[in-house]
Amino acid sequence: MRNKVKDNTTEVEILNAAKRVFQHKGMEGARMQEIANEAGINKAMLHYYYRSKQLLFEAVFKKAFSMLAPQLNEIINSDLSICEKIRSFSNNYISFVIKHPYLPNFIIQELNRSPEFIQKLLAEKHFPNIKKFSKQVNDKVAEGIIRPIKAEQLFINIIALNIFPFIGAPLLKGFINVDDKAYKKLMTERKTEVADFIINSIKIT
Amino acid sequence: MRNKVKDNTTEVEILNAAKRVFQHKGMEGARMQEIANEAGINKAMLHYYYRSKQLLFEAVFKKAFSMLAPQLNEIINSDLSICEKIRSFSNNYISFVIKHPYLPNFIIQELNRSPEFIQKLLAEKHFPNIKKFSKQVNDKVAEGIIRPIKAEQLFINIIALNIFPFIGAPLLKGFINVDDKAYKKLMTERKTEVADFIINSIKIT
DNA sequence: ATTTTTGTTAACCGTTTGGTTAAACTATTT
DNA sequence: AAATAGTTTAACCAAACGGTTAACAAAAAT
Repeated sequence: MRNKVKDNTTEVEILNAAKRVFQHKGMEGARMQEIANEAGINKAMLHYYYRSKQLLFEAVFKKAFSMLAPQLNEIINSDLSICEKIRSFSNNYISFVIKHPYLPNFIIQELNRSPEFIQKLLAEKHFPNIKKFSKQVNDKVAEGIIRPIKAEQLFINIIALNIFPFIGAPLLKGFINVDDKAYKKLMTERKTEVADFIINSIKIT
Repeated sequence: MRNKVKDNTTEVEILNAAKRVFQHKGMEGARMQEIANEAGINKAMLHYYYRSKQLLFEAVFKKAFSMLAPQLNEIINSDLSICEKIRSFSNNYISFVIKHPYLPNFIIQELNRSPEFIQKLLAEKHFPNIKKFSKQVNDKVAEGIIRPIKAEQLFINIIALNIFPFIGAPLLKGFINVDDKAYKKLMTERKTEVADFIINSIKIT
Protein backbone atom coordinates (compact mmCIF):
# COMPACT_ATOMS: atom_id res chain seq x y z
CA MET A 1 0.00 0.00 0.00
CA ARG A 2 1.76 3.08 1.29
CA ASN A 3 5.44 3.22 0.74
CA LYS A 4 6.64 4.02 4.25
CA VAL A 5 10.10 5.06 3.19
CA LYS A 6 8.64 8.51 2.78
CA ASP A 7 11.00 11.37 3.14
CA ASN A 8 10.47 12.08 6.83
CA THR A 9 13.62 14.06 7.43
CA THR A 10 11.60 17.28 7.64
CA GLU A 11 9.29 16.00 10.34
CA VAL A 12 12.23 14.66 12.33
CA GLU A 13 14.27 17.79 11.72
CA ILE A 14 11.44 19.90 13.13
CA LEU A 15 11.24 17.76 16.24
CA ASN A 16 14.98 18.04 16.82
CA ALA A 17 14.98 21.78 16.28
CA ALA A 18 11.95 22.14 18.55
CA LYS A 19 13.69 20.07 21.19
CA ARG A 20 16.71 22.36 21.17
CA VAL A 21 14.66 25.55 21.33
CA PHE A 22 12.08 24.34 23.86
CA GLN A 23 14.71 22.93 26.19
CA HIS A 24 16.62 26.19 26.20
CA LYS A 25 13.68 28.59 26.40
CA GLY A 26 10.71 26.63 27.67
CA MET A 27 7.21 26.57 26.20
CA GLU A 28 6.48 30.24 26.82
CA GLY A 29 9.88 31.54 25.83
CA ALA A 30 10.17 29.56 22.60
CA ARG A 31 9.09 31.14 19.31
CA MET A 32 7.73 29.20 16.36
CA GLN A 33 9.81 31.32 14.00
CA GLU A 34 12.96 30.46 15.91
CA ILE A 35 12.20 26.76 15.71
CA ALA A 36 11.64 27.11 11.96
CA ASN A 37 14.94 28.94 11.57
CA GLU A 38 16.69 26.32 13.67
CA ALA A 39 15.28 23.62 11.41
CA GLY A 40 16.07 25.63 8.29
CA ILE A 41 12.53 25.51 6.92
CA ASN A 42 9.41 27.58 6.55
CA LYS A 43 7.33 28.34 9.61
CA ALA A 44 4.18 26.94 7.99
CA MET A 45 5.75 23.49 8.00
CA LEU A 46 5.61 23.41 11.77
CA HIS A 47 1.85 23.67 11.60
CA TYR A 48 1.65 21.30 8.67
CA TYR A 49 3.28 18.54 10.68
CA TYR A 50 2.28 19.38 14.25
CA ARG A 51 -0.78 21.64 13.89
CA SER A 52 -0.02 23.93 16.82
CA LYS A 53 2.70 25.09 19.15
CA GLN A 54 1.04 23.21 21.97
CA LEU A 55 1.05 19.89 20.10
CA LEU A 56 4.63 20.36 18.94
CA PHE A 57 5.60 21.07 22.50
CA GLU A 58 3.83 17.98 23.77
CA ALA A 59 5.62 15.85 21.19
CA VAL A 60 8.94 17.21 22.41
CA PHE A 61 8.01 16.82 26.04
CA LYS A 62 6.82 13.25 25.74
CA LYS A 63 9.95 12.29 23.87
CA ALA A 64 12.11 13.89 26.53
CA PHE A 65 10.17 12.24 29.30
CA SER A 66 10.39 8.85 27.63
CA MET A 67 14.17 9.16 27.70
CA LEU A 68 14.19 9.51 31.48
CA ALA A 69 11.34 7.24 32.50
CA PRO A 70 13.13 3.91 31.88
CA GLN A 71 15.96 4.91 34.19
CA LEU A 72 13.54 5.81 36.92
CA ASN A 73 11.82 2.51 36.35
CA GLU A 74 15.07 0.73 37.02
CA ILE A 75 15.21 1.96 40.58
CA ILE A 76 11.65 0.91 41.16
CA ASN A 77 11.04 -2.36 39.41
CA SER A 78 14.32 -4.19 38.95
CA ASP A 79 15.30 -7.22 41.00
CA LEU A 80 18.50 -5.74 42.36
CA SER A 81 19.07 -5.21 46.05
CA ILE A 82 18.44 -1.75 47.41
CA CYS A 83 22.11 -0.85 47.53
CA GLU A 84 22.71 -2.20 44.04
CA LYS A 85 19.75 -0.21 42.79
CA ILE A 86 21.11 2.95 44.30
CA ARG A 87 24.59 2.43 42.87
CA SER A 88 23.32 1.45 39.47
CA PHE A 89 20.80 4.26 39.20
CA SER A 90 23.15 6.99 40.40
CA ASN A 91 25.87 5.92 38.05
CA ASN A 92 23.63 5.50 35.01
CA TYR A 93 21.50 8.53 35.58
CA ILE A 94 24.35 10.97 36.15
CA SER A 95 26.26 9.64 33.15
CA PHE A 96 23.15 10.13 31.06
CA VAL A 97 22.38 13.62 32.27
CA ILE A 98 25.93 14.85 31.80
CA LYS A 99 25.27 14.15 28.12
CA HIS A 100 21.83 15.82 28.22
CA PRO A 101 22.17 18.57 30.80
CA TYR A 102 19.05 20.50 29.76
CA LEU A 103 16.69 17.58 30.08
CA PRO A 104 15.91 17.47 33.81
CA ASN A 105 15.33 21.18 34.11
CA PHE A 106 13.10 21.16 31.05
CA ILE A 107 10.87 18.46 32.46
CA ILE A 108 10.70 19.82 35.98
CA GLN A 109 10.08 23.36 34.81
CA GLU A 110 7.23 22.43 32.50
CA LEU A 111 5.64 20.11 35.05
CA ASN A 112 5.57 23.02 37.45
CA ARG A 113 4.04 25.27 34.82
CA SER A 114 1.20 22.85 34.22
CA PRO A 115 1.13 20.16 36.90
CA GLU A 116 -1.98 18.59 35.37
CA PHE A 117 0.24 17.34 32.56
CA ILE A 118 1.52 14.57 34.78
CA GLN A 119 -1.93 13.05 34.70
CA LYS A 120 -1.65 12.62 30.94
CA LEU A 121 1.65 10.83 31.35
CA LEU A 122 0.29 8.77 34.18
CA ALA A 123 -2.57 7.61 32.00
CA GLU A 124 -0.77 6.93 28.71
CA LYS A 125 2.23 4.80 29.48
CA HIS A 126 2.24 2.33 32.30
CA PHE A 127 3.63 4.85 34.70
CA PRO A 128 6.29 3.64 37.15
CA ASN A 129 4.82 2.74 40.50
CA ILE A 130 6.75 2.89 43.70
CA LYS A 131 5.04 -0.08 45.35
CA LYS A 132 7.67 -2.71 44.71
CA PHE A 133 10.47 -0.46 45.92
CA SER A 134 8.37 0.45 48.91
CA LYS A 135 7.86 -3.13 49.95
CA GLN A 136 11.55 -3.87 49.49
CA VAL A 137 12.55 -1.00 51.78
CA ASN A 138 9.97 -1.87 54.43
CA ASP A 139 11.13 -5.48 54.47
CA LYS A 140 14.77 -4.60 54.87
CA VAL A 141 13.98 -2.16 57.63
CA ALA A 142 11.97 -4.85 59.41
CA GLU A 143 14.86 -7.28 59.00
CA GLY A 144 17.20 -4.73 60.52
CA ILE A 145 19.37 -4.61 57.42
CA ILE A 146 18.92 -0.90 56.92
CA ARG A 147 18.10 1.95 59.26
CA PRO A 148 14.44 2.81 59.77
CA ILE A 149 13.28 5.12 57.02
CA LYS A 150 10.07 5.61 55.09
CA ALA A 151 10.37 4.31 51.55
CA GLU A 152 8.90 7.57 50.22
CA GLN A 153 11.54 9.62 52.00
CA LEU A 154 14.35 7.43 50.77
CA PHE A 155 12.99 7.61 47.26
CA ILE A 156 12.76 11.40 47.42
CA ASN A 157 16.31 11.56 48.71
CA ILE A 158 17.68 9.40 45.91
CA ILE A 159 15.95 11.47 43.25
CA ALA A 160 16.91 14.76 44.89
CA LEU A 161 20.61 13.94 45.21
CA ASN A 162 20.82 12.80 41.61
CA ILE A 163 18.69 15.36 39.83
CA PHE A 164 19.05 18.61 41.74
CA PRO A 165 22.73 19.30 41.06
CA PHE A 166 21.85 19.70 37.38
CA ILE A 167 18.75 21.79 37.89
CA GLY A 168 20.38 24.00 40.49
CA ALA A 169 23.69 24.26 38.63
CA PRO A 170 23.68 28.06 38.16
CA LEU A 171 22.93 28.61 41.83
CA LEU A 172 25.41 26.02 43.08
CA LYS A 173 28.15 27.24 40.77
CA GLY A 174 27.69 30.68 42.28
CA PHE A 175 27.78 29.42 45.84
CA ILE A 176 30.77 27.14 45.63
CA ASN A 177 32.40 29.51 43.18
CA VAL A 178 33.64 27.19 40.47
CA ASP A 179 33.63 27.40 36.68
CA ASP A 180 31.83 25.03 34.32
CA LYS A 181 34.74 22.66 34.00
CA ALA A 182 35.26 22.24 37.74
CA TYR A 183 31.53 21.82 38.23
CA LYS A 184 31.36 19.11 35.62
CA LYS A 185 34.17 17.33 37.43
CA LEU A 186 32.14 17.45 40.64
CA MET A 187 29.23 15.91 38.76
CA THR A 188 31.40 13.10 37.47
CA GLU A 189 32.57 12.36 41.00
CA ARG A 190 28.95 12.15 42.05
CA LYS A 191 28.41 9.02 39.97
CA THR A 192 29.81 7.10 42.95
CA GLU A 193 29.71 9.80 45.62
CA VAL A 194 25.91 9.99 45.72
CA ALA A 195 25.48 6.25 46.13
CA ASP A 196 28.12 6.12 48.87
CA PHE A 197 26.44 8.99 50.66
CA ILE A 198 23.04 7.32 50.63
CA ILE A 199 24.26 3.88 51.53
CA ASN A 200 26.37 5.24 54.39
CA SER A 201 23.22 6.78 55.73
CA ILE A 202 20.92 3.77 55.59
CA LYS A 203 23.28 0.84 56.07
CA ILE A 204 23.55 -0.52 59.59
CA THR A 205 27.19 -1.20 60.31
CA MET B 1 12.04 69.45 51.81
CA ARG B 2 10.29 66.37 50.46
CA ASN B 3 7.75 64.85 52.72
CA LYS B 4 8.75 61.18 52.58
CA VAL B 5 5.49 59.87 53.95
CA LYS B 6 4.36 59.72 50.36
CA ASP B 7 1.56 57.35 49.56
CA ASN B 8 3.58 54.36 48.45
CA THR B 9 0.85 51.73 48.69
CA THR B 10 0.56 51.64 44.89
CA GLU B 11 4.22 50.92 44.36
CA VAL B 12 4.16 48.22 47.00
CA GLU B 13 0.90 46.79 45.71
CA ILE B 14 2.41 46.47 42.25
CA LEU B 15 5.41 44.62 43.63
CA ASN B 16 3.21 42.20 45.52
CA ALA B 17 0.97 41.58 42.54
CA ALA B 18 4.00 41.15 40.30
CA LYS B 19 5.46 38.70 42.80
CA ARG B 20 2.34 36.57 42.69
CA VAL B 21 2.10 36.55 38.90
CA PHE B 22 5.81 36.11 38.17
CA GLN B 23 6.19 33.29 40.66
CA HIS B 24 3.28 31.40 39.13
CA LYS B 25 4.03 32.02 35.45
CA GLY B 26 7.67 33.03 35.21
CA MET B 27 9.12 35.99 33.35
CA GLU B 28 8.01 34.85 29.89
CA GLY B 29 4.62 33.57 30.94
CA ALA B 30 3.62 36.63 32.96
CA ARG B 31 1.62 39.42 31.31
CA MET B 32 1.81 43.04 32.32
CA GLN B 33 -1.96 43.35 32.01
CA GLU B 34 -2.44 40.43 34.39
CA ILE B 35 -0.16 42.03 36.94
CA ALA B 36 -2.11 45.27 36.63
CA ASN B 37 -5.40 43.44 37.11
CA GLU B 38 -3.98 41.56 40.09
CA ALA B 39 -2.96 44.89 41.62
CA GLY B 40 -6.30 46.46 40.69
CA ILE B 41 -4.76 49.40 38.84
CA ASN B 42 -4.05 50.69 35.38
CA LYS B 43 -1.35 49.02 33.34
CA ALA B 44 0.46 52.32 32.73
CA MET B 45 1.24 52.48 36.45
CA LEU B 46 3.54 49.50 36.14
CA HIS B 47 5.70 51.46 33.74
CA TYR B 48 5.36 54.62 35.76
CA TYR B 49 6.90 52.95 38.79
CA TYR B 50 9.15 50.31 37.27
CA ARG B 51 9.73 51.49 33.69
CA SER B 52 9.75 48.06 32.02
CA LYS B 53 8.75 44.46 32.50
CA GLN B 54 12.40 43.51 32.82
CA LEU B 55 13.02 45.98 35.66
CA LEU B 56 9.83 44.99 37.45
CA PHE B 57 10.88 41.39 37.16
CA GLU B 58 14.32 42.12 38.53
CA ALA B 59 12.82 43.92 41.50
CA VAL B 60 10.68 40.89 42.24
CA PHE B 61 13.53 38.48 41.72
CA LYS B 62 15.95 40.32 43.96
CA LYS B 63 13.37 40.56 46.71
CA ALA B 64 12.66 36.85 46.44
CA PHE B 65 16.34 36.02 46.47
CA SER B 66 16.96 38.22 49.47
CA MET B 67 14.39 36.18 51.39
CA LEU B 68 16.36 32.99 50.84
CA ALA B 69 19.93 34.23 50.99
CA PRO B 70 20.08 34.77 54.78
CA GLN B 71 19.06 31.18 55.41
CA LEU B 72 21.75 29.90 53.09
CA ASN B 73 24.18 32.17 54.84
CA GLU B 74 23.35 30.49 58.12
CA ILE B 75 24.69 27.17 56.94
CA ILE B 76 27.84 28.79 55.72
CA ASN B 77 28.87 31.45 58.16
CA SER B 78 27.42 30.69 61.56
CA ASP B 79 29.48 29.38 64.48
CA LEU B 80 27.45 26.24 64.98
CA SER B 81 28.94 22.78 64.61
CA ILE B 82 28.38 21.04 61.32
CA CYS B 83 25.63 18.83 62.69
CA GLU B 84 23.91 21.74 64.36
CA LYS B 85 24.10 23.69 61.14
CA ILE B 86 22.50 20.89 59.22
CA ARG B 87 19.71 20.45 61.75
CA SER B 88 19.06 24.14 62.06
CA PHE B 89 19.13 24.84 58.36
CA SER B 90 16.93 21.92 57.36
CA ASN B 91 14.35 22.75 59.98
CA ASN B 92 14.27 26.48 59.25
CA TYR B 93 14.45 26.22 55.51
CA ILE B 94 11.72 23.64 55.11
CA SER B 95 9.43 25.51 57.51
CA PHE B 96 10.01 28.63 55.48
CA VAL B 97 9.42 27.05 52.08
CA ILE B 98 6.23 25.31 53.18
CA LYS B 99 4.92 28.84 53.64
CA HIS B 100 6.36 30.03 50.30
CA PRO B 101 6.22 26.98 48.07
CA TYR B 102 6.67 28.85 44.78
CA LEU B 103 9.86 30.60 45.78
CA PRO B 104 12.55 27.97 45.14
CA ASN B 105 11.22 26.98 41.76
CA PHE B 106 10.89 30.60 40.74
CA ILE B 107 14.52 31.32 41.53
CA ILE B 108 15.95 28.15 40.06
CA GLN B 109 13.88 28.44 36.92
CA GLU B 110 14.86 32.02 36.22
CA LEU B 111 18.51 31.39 36.98
CA ASN B 112 18.46 28.65 34.39
CA ARG B 113 16.78 30.92 31.89
CA SER B 114 19.50 33.54 32.26
CA PRO B 115 22.45 32.14 34.21
CA GLU B 116 24.38 35.40 33.81
CA PHE B 117 21.96 36.92 36.31
CA ILE B 118 23.82 35.25 39.15
CA GLN B 119 26.78 37.49 38.39
CA LYS B 120 24.66 40.53 39.18
CA LEU B 121 23.66 39.04 42.53
CA LEU B 122 27.21 37.99 43.22
CA ALA B 123 28.40 41.54 42.69
CA GLU B 124 25.72 43.52 44.53
CA LYS B 125 25.28 41.98 47.93
CA HIS B 126 28.16 40.36 49.75
CA PHE B 127 27.34 36.99 48.32
CA PRO B 128 27.63 34.01 50.65
CA ASN B 129 30.95 32.25 50.34
CA ILE B 130 31.47 28.61 51.09
CA LYS B 131 35.02 28.98 52.43
CA LYS B 132 34.25 28.93 56.13
CA PHE B 133 32.00 25.90 55.81
CA SER B 134 34.62 24.26 53.64
CA LYS B 135 37.36 24.66 56.22
CA GLN B 136 35.08 23.39 58.95
CA VAL B 137 34.31 20.22 57.03
CA ASN B 138 37.93 19.60 56.08
CA ASP B 139 39.02 20.01 59.70
CA LYS B 140 36.43 17.60 61.04
CA VAL B 141 37.31 15.06 58.38
CA ALA B 142 40.99 15.37 59.33
CA GLU B 143 40.11 14.96 63.00
CA GLY B 144 38.17 11.81 62.15
CA ILE B 145 34.92 13.23 63.49
CA ILE B 146 33.08 12.79 60.22
CA ARG B 147 33.53 10.49 57.27
CA PRO B 148 35.75 11.66 54.42
CA ILE B 149 33.74 13.84 52.06
CA LYS B 150 34.48 16.89 49.96
CA ALA B 151 32.92 20.00 51.43
CA GLU B 152 31.47 20.90 48.04
CA GLN B 153 29.75 17.55 47.74
CA LEU B 154 28.33 17.74 51.23
CA PHE B 155 27.10 21.26 50.55
CA ILE B 156 25.43 20.17 47.31
CA ASN B 157 23.80 17.26 49.13
CA ILE B 158 22.40 19.48 51.87
CA ILE B 159 20.95 21.93 49.38
CA ALA B 160 19.61 19.20 47.12
CA LEU B 161 17.82 17.29 49.88
CA ASN B 162 16.20 20.45 51.21
CA ILE B 163 15.25 22.26 48.02
CA PHE B 164 14.49 19.59 45.44
CA PRO B 165 11.36 18.10 47.02
CA PHE B 166 9.62 21.44 46.46
CA ILE B 167 10.86 21.99 42.93
CA GLY B 168 10.18 18.44 41.89
CA ALA B 169 6.85 18.20 43.70
CA PRO B 170 4.66 17.50 40.65
CA LEU B 171 6.98 14.74 39.49
CA LEU B 172 7.41 13.21 42.94
CA LYS B 173 3.69 13.36 43.68
CA GLY B 174 3.14 11.39 40.50
CA PHE B 175 5.75 8.80 41.33
CA ILE B 176 4.85 8.10 44.91
CA ASN B 177 1.17 8.60 44.08
CA VAL B 178 0.01 10.87 46.89
CA ASP B 179 -2.27 13.89 47.00
CA ASP B 180 -1.28 17.39 48.07
CA LYS B 181 -2.14 16.85 51.70
CA ALA B 182 -0.12 13.67 52.07
CA TYR B 183 2.79 15.26 50.24
CA LYS B 184 2.77 18.24 52.54
CA LYS B 185 2.87 15.86 55.46
CA LEU B 186 5.96 14.24 53.97
CA MET B 187 7.54 17.67 53.70
CA THR B 188 6.83 18.41 57.32
CA GLU B 189 8.46 15.17 58.34
CA ARG B 190 11.51 16.18 56.35
CA LYS B 191 12.25 19.04 58.76
CA THR B 192 14.02 16.45 60.91
CA GLU B 193 14.25 13.55 58.47
CA VAL B 194 16.66 15.34 56.13
CA ALA B 195 19.06 16.27 58.90
CA ASP B 196 19.00 12.75 60.32
CA PHE B 197 19.66 11.32 56.89
CA ILE B 198 22.68 13.52 56.30
CA ILE B 199 24.13 13.14 59.76
CA ASN B 200 23.73 9.37 59.64
CA SER B 201 25.76 9.43 56.49
CA ILE B 202 28.66 11.55 57.65
CA LYS B 203 28.89 10.80 61.36
CA ILE B 204 31.42 8.20 62.42
CA THR B 205 29.79 6.03 65.03
C1' DA C 1 -0.16 11.30 -19.82
C1' DT C 2 -2.90 13.34 -16.39
C1' DT C 3 -5.12 13.56 -12.25
C1' DT C 4 -4.49 13.41 -7.21
C1' DT C 5 -2.02 13.61 -3.23
C1' DT C 6 1.70 15.34 -0.54
C1' DG C 7 5.21 18.73 0.59
C1' DT C 8 6.76 23.59 0.63
C1' DT C 9 6.75 28.52 0.33
C1' DA C 10 5.75 33.65 0.65
C1' DA C 11 2.50 36.59 1.90
C1' DC C 12 -0.95 37.59 4.83
C1' DC C 13 -4.24 38.00 9.15
C1' DG C 14 -6.23 38.93 13.59
C1' DT C 15 -4.77 39.16 18.23
C1' DT C 16 -1.87 39.98 21.90
C1' DT C 17 2.09 42.07 23.64
C1' DG C 18 5.04 45.63 26.11
C1' DG C 19 5.15 50.20 26.04
C1' DT C 20 3.66 55.39 25.21
C1' DT C 21 0.99 59.58 25.35
C1' DA C 22 -1.74 63.26 26.45
C1' DA C 23 -5.06 64.63 29.25
C1' DA C 24 -7.40 64.53 33.76
C1' DC C 25 -7.27 64.29 38.52
C1' DT C 26 -5.20 65.10 43.19
C1' DA C 27 -2.62 66.67 46.32
C1' DT C 28 1.11 69.95 47.89
C1' DT C 29 3.57 74.57 47.51
C1' DT C 30 3.64 79.21 46.91
C1' DA D 1 -6.37 80.67 44.77
C1' DA D 2 -3.06 80.10 41.51
C1' DA D 3 0.67 77.42 40.28
C1' DT D 4 3.19 73.34 40.57
C1' DA D 5 4.35 68.64 41.06
C1' DG D 6 2.94 63.99 41.51
C1' DT D 7 -0.43 60.36 40.38
C1' DT D 8 -3.82 57.84 37.52
C1' DT D 9 -6.44 56.78 33.49
C1' DA D 10 -8.24 55.67 28.69
C1' DA D 11 -6.82 55.47 24.34
C1' DC D 12 -3.44 54.47 21.37
C1' DC D 13 0.78 52.29 18.86
C1' DA D 14 4.16 49.52 16.53
C1' DA D 15 6.08 45.12 16.79
C1' DA D 16 5.79 40.35 17.49
C1' DC D 17 3.12 36.47 17.89
C1' DG D 18 0.69 31.92 16.47
C1' DG D 19 -1.68 30.54 12.84
C1' DT D 20 -3.86 30.56 7.89
C1' DT D 21 -4.17 30.86 2.95
C1' DA D 22 -3.43 30.33 -1.71
C1' DA D 23 -0.40 29.28 -5.05
C1' DC D 24 3.03 26.17 -6.48
C1' DA D 25 6.29 22.08 -6.91
C1' DA D 26 7.24 17.24 -6.50
C1' DA D 27 5.66 12.47 -6.16
C1' DA D 28 2.35 8.90 -6.55
C1' DA D 29 -1.56 6.95 -8.30
C1' DT D 30 -4.66 6.39 -12.01
